[in-house]
Amino acid sequence: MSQSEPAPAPQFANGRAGKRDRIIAAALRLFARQPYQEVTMDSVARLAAVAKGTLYLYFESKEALYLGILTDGFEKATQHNADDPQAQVAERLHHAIANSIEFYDSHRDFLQLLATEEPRIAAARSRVIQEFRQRGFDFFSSLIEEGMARGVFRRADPRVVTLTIIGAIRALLLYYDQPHDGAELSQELSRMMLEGLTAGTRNHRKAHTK
Amino acid sequence: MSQSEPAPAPQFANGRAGKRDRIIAAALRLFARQPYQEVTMDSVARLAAVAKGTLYLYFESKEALYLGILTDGFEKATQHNADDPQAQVAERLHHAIANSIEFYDSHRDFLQLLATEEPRIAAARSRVIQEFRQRGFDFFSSLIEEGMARGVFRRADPRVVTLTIIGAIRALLLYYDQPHDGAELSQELSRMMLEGLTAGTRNHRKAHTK
Amino acid sequence: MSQSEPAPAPQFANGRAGKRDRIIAAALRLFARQPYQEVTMDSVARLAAVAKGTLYLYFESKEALYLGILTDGFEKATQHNADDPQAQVAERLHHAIANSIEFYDSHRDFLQLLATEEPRIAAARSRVIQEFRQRGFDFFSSLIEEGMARGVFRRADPRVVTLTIIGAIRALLLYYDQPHDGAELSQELSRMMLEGLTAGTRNHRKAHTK
Amino acid sequence: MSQSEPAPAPQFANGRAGKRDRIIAAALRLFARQPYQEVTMDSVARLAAVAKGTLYLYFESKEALYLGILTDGFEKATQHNADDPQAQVAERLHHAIANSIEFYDSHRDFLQLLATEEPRIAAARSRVIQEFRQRGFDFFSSLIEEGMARGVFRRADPRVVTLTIIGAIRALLLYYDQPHDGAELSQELSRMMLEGLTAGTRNHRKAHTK
DNA sequence: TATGAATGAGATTTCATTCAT
DNA sequence: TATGAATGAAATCTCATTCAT
Repeated sequence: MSQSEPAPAPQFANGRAGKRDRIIAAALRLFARQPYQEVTMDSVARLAAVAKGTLYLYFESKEALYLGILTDGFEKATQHNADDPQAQVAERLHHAIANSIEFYDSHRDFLQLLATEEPRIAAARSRVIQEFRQRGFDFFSSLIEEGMARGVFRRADPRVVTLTIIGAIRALLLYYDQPHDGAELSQELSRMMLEGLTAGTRNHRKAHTK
Repeated sequence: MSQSEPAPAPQFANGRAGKRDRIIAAALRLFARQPYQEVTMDSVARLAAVAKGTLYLYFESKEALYLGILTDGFEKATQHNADDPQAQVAERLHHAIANSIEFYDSHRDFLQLLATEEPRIAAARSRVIQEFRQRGFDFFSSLIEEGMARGVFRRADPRVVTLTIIGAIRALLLYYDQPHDGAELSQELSRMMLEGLTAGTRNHRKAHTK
Repeated sequence: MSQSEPAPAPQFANGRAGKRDRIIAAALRLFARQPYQEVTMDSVARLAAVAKGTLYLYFESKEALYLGILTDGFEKATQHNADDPQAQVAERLHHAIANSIEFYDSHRDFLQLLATEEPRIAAARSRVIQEFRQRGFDFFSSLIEEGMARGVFRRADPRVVTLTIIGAIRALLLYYDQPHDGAELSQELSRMMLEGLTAGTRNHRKAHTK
Repeated sequence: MSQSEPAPAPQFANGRAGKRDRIIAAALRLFARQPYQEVTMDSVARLAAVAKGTLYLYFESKEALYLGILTDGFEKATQHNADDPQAQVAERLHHAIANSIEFYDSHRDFLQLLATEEPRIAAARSRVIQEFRQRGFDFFSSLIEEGMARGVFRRADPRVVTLTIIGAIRALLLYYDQPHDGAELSQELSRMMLEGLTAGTRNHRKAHTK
């Protein structure tokens, strides 16, 4: 009964892909709008237009499906990132902020999913999410620290700064309820953070020339 | 099923601590640590040391119990607030930040509860939370606008500023993982926000004398 | 979710017992007539005239229910036994055979249950059944060995003799399809076994005087 | 669903071992070790190294596959038998016992299969097994009766004797857990049965000269 | 008020069977 | 003949809610 492998995961080398993606898309849509427990495998199957059993051909369990969505989203998010290590620190910070806002702004369902997955989650998901969050944190954090090391940013607790930026991005995406485009929000946020970070440093002027 | 009146809400004329409070406390502890659906009425009853049927004497349903916790928490949060309309705007903003951090720092379970209750929730809770969030938003927002109107803060989209502050507070409370006390975090955050907001205004100096 | 104890197992100190017994009785009836997997909890509940959920109040799982039946049956079987260590060995052997036949003859469903539970069973049940079978084996076996040691029975492999007796009892109970009463069968079987065992010993006469 | 003809039963004109045999072998191995319901068509296909759909080319259904195994085994068992009507009754009885033990001892999986298929089985299998069992019963039974008619065996209920022998064979095969070879067991069993049957007859001596 | 045994709707998962290739 | 992805009926178990005591 349990001596079979964790589900053969059908090989679709050929072009008839699609089904797995359809399932992920349907599931994402639902998980983003309802609590985990209220999303039934029936409803996922219905929305993906496959039979219920088919879900289990591609995902071992409901939890695995959920994890699949997360992983899928994280991959897309990672690909979306593009840091230019040559550029000015301030520049790079602005780009990072803009990138994040842009990505989640165009992946609203995934944003919602993450937004509610904050802390009290099942052990299995926890790892995946923690790691992803940590990567985001580290990226911003090292940028901040580099800025401080170079004297472009004033001295401050880099953790506080990082969390401020990350928290702000999240809040803007979730609660900024006026019609807007992401670029404006990025502008406003970057500016405020840069002002807050460069106030009183020699490079104050320079950082804002752009 | 739901055409009975909203539950008699037993009166505790006598002095003993109140079963209702015990139930709320137990439920908060559990809801803060597990997703809604995984908290069973059985577990609440066990932790509160009452019989399962008793829960229904005080709360019409599981959902009502959850709502009770939220309302209870919001009341405490509101009481905790103390704004001094006479004080300087910058001063008041700092106080507001410090107050928030202090309150949630000493009500960790309630913080966790709110943290995961972000968007995809049952209709009934939604209203309660939305309203509370709105009140917080409005408070910070009007403070910011006042500051701008008086020329203490530079011009910027007050919504962006407000959400930045609120989002930052949330992120700091949830993810600042070093040992710390709340006051330090408030200091750091206020300072950064004030720098960001006053940069380039006449009152730049004045705002930072404190 | 799994930090609760293995199910409180309702305490019925008072006279209103019955329900657990009713469930056991219903389940025994069904398990004796259908393979394990074909007995549904629904059908057990229906036959016991309780709600499905009630089954889980008394038994943690379907497997536990099955185990409950086994244990219950084994207890009854053990109580039914009554060996008189003072009596003659041949006498005791006859009594043991008669006892067994009598018990299972009046507990047909339990007999059927055991009859199919032979070797390829779930790990959990295995222990319970093995132990019970072993006890039966040991009892007969020691009786045989004692008889041989005293020279009442002729020398032979006591395991072969024991298994012959046990196997014969089982076959008679299951496949003797003529109308009969158990006592006759016991007589016939005992006689044949005793003849086979005493042939050629000094005590040949003596063993058959009864 | 079942109004299609009983499956074309592919002809293997060519020499290669035959997929059907491979399937039977694989299925026997599995059915002997797990309850019917736990043997999945997937696992059979995997072990037989054919695709799942292929199973249905050779067997109409899972039940038909099971029946195929039984029939296959019964055929082999029948072929294994070899009675010499010229020989002495006692001789023939000993041979029959030895034959049975030998056959099942070298077809352990098939033994296990039968051992658990005792009474509570699906209607279709029941017939096949009953008939086979009946044949075995009749064979031993007529031998016993012949012995009694000739005065070689003492008077007794031939059904009891037959079932004793059959039951003993089964028990020895399944539960004799010491290292041994089948011939010894046959010796011991035959001897005991013959002692038990000839005790007190004129031919007592003669029957044991061998 | 307080209890906790009883209920039964509903969720996840399995797997024999089908069928397009 | 042979394949294996797809199907969906059916089974176990959970738990909010009720109600007799």
